[in-house]
Formats: sequence, structure tokens, C-alpha cells
Amino acid sequence: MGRRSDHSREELREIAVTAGHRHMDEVGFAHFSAREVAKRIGYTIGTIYNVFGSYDALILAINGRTLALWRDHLLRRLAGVEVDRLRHAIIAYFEFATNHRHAWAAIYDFRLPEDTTPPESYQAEVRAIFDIVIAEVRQALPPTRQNEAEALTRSLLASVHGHCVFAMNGTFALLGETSPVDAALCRVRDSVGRLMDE
Amino acid sequence: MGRRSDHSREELREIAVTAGHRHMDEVGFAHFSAREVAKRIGYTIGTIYNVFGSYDALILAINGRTLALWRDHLLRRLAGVEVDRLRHAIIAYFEFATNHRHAWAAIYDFRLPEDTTPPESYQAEVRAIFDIVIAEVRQALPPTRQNEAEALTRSLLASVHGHCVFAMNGTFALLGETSPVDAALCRVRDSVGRLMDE
DNA sequence: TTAAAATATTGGACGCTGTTCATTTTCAGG
DNA sequence: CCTGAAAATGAACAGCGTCCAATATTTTAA
Repeated sequence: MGRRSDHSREELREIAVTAGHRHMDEVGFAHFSAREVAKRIGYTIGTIYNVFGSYDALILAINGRTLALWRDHLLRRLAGVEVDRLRHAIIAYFEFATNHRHAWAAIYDFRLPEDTTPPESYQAEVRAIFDIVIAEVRQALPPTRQNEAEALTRSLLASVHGHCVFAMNGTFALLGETSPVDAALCRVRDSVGRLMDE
Repeated sequence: MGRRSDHSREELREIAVTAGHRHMDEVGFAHFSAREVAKRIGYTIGTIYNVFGSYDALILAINGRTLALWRDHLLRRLAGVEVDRLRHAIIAYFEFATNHRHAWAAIYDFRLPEDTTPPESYQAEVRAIFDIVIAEVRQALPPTRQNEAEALTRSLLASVHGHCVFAMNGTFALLGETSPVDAALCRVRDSVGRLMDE
């Protein structure tokens, strides 16, 4: 065939990412298949390569979508909350990972070839999540410590992420940890609290 | 052929795991191939399945080897160290991940089918690493707080792991973090320090 | 209106993967 | 030396990512 004009290029990209995200969320990165995505949107594998150019680009688009949904989830969960905002942020972080096990894991399962970096649009999604958390940490820190907010946020994000990873992959279960969210919150409070003294 | 007696069953397992570990370390989980392991030890794919029973079992054996090497590395790096042992433990944690990028990542890239748990021998390897760290945390805590050591160690391990993950997968680079080890150490000291007061 | 150029879509070909298992080869014990 | 058990093979299968010549459709130009 050719230029069927059922969908514009952008529409095609959109429905492929949506279907691909759903597929990823259902079967996980290990069982994900570009052919299956094509089938689900009523096209063939060749069209996927026409639109995305490569398998990696398709995965990046899907993972980018996951990041956007994650960000949305964080914002929604924080909206209107007056107290304990950091705690709610941590809960929302875990919540998304739990509700979208496979899609969430795919963000970390996928790796670009060694010497390449993700496209700017993807990096922006990561930073968007970072920016949300930074605002919360800022609010929790005293005015005199605002200059440390950025570095601290990177580090706290890593800590919470580590707890989330261990919760999701069974390491915590193996080691007898039954309240990963609480543990993460304790660590965050340890560090934020230290900057409140004096 | 048959019973070539070039190697006993145990020898065969051993050389397959060794070659498999090397292969994993070279190409990473995404490009790992059971056929390639067979080729490297001078056997064919069928023999791998005879010895390990399944692909998953082969991966578990290889990842178990990686965990054992990781533990060895930690012990070696801690041997004889008199001060700052927690700091040295963190450095050694990152060191191993850096020196064995792919094999280390494979521990977390691989996932057993949803309803299954890793064999006891594999769980023991994870606990062995946990036990090393617990001893260090114990030493850093005051006598009155020893009862909190285990839970705190699980949580600190998760924090350090999160920092290591972000360091290895480029998230820290993206966010402008240039000293992941130092950041991890700061967080550990925040939490350990909090229990030293009063 | 018709012919030509441009573009979208297809799907077969290729080499690779994990998995299975009938077949073949080899060794040990009688 | 022979036989039965064990070990090793490799072909077969379905699926994968990747590529690209062929085809179908739409747009443009004449």
C-alpha cells in the first residue's frame, strides 16, 4: 500500500506509543515486542521502523510516556496537600511503581548503546520529575539552607529510588523489610532533619 | 556423543558458570546468549540445558557467582581497615559495580517468573552481603541502639544501592551529580549520626 | 484527465534467540 | 565383547530485531 492517510504521521506515533506503553505495562521489557505493537495498531513491523527509525527509539518513546504519566501521578497526589508533602511524594513514587510494575521497571531495564545519550525530550521528562521533588525539598528546608536543596534532592531521590527498587524486586522481602515506604521516609527525615538543627 | 568424561557434572557446571559470567560481564544481559556460553566451553546448547535445566537457572547461577565475587570484593576491601569502615564499604560497593558494570547490572536486569522465588543458595548469597554490611553498621552504632541495626542496615543498603544505580545508569550525570559516593556517604552519616545523639 | 513523481506500507529474508527432544555417541559393568 | 545407561548432539520450531525491494496509494504536474 502506501500513504493510507488513515492517520497522519503524528497520529500514528501517538497511537503506537499508547499501544506500546500498554503492551509494555502488560508483559514487561523482557517480553515486549515491536511486532506486537504493530499488530495492536493494525499496521506491520515495517511501519514501526518508518515512524520511529529504530527499536531503541520506540522504547525511548514508550519510557518517555511512562515518565510523563509518573510525573502526572506525582502532581495529582500532591495537589492540595497542606502537610507532610514529602511523605506524600514518597508514597506517590512507590504508588506509581506498584501500579505500573512493568512499565516502571522498563525505564531502568532498557539501556541505550554505551556511547549514546537519550534525546533532549527524554532528558526533559527526567528533569521534570526532579523539579517536582526539588520544590518539595526546598519547602522542607530552612531559608538558610536553600543553597543545598538541589544536591540534597538528587541524593534523596536516589535513596527513595533504592528503597523502591528493593521493594519491587524482592530484595526487601528477602531481608525481612515489611515497610519500605516508612523506611524511605525515615531516611529522608534523617537528612532533612539534620539541616534543621542549630 | 555421550559421557565424554572430559568433565564431571560438577566440573561442567563450574566451567559453564565461569565462562557464562565472563560472557555476561563482556556483553551484558541484553546480549547474553546461552548458545555463546556453550560455544565457549566447547559444548553445544543441549548440554547447557542438560546441566542447568533452563535458561533461568543458568542466569541465576551466573548472577549467584557475581554476588559471591561482590562479597569477596567487599571483604577484601574491608580487611585491615581500622577507621571509616562504613565509608570503605560504600566505596567497595561502587567499585565492584564499576569494575563489573554488566555482570552487576544483570543481577537486577534479570527477573524470575512472577510467582517463583530464587533458590535458597541464591538467597544465601544476598544475605551474605547483607550480613557484611550489618556488622559494619553495628560497629558504628552505640550499644544502646544495637537493636535497630538490622532495620537500619536494610534501609541504608537500599539508599546506597539507589545512589549506585543512578551513578551507573546516567541519572546522576543527567541531574548534575558528580560525586555519587560522597552523596551516599553523607546520607549514611545523616542516619547513623542521628542515632548517636543524646 | 492523465501521467509521473513522491510517499506510505507491506512482508519476505536474514541471522539470531530460547526451547525441546529424537538420535547418536560414548562409557561402565557384566 | 556386549549391552544398557548416560551424555552429548544438533535439527526443528516459533519468535525476535533489522533491513529493504516491491507494491499500493496519494499528490503533483502536465
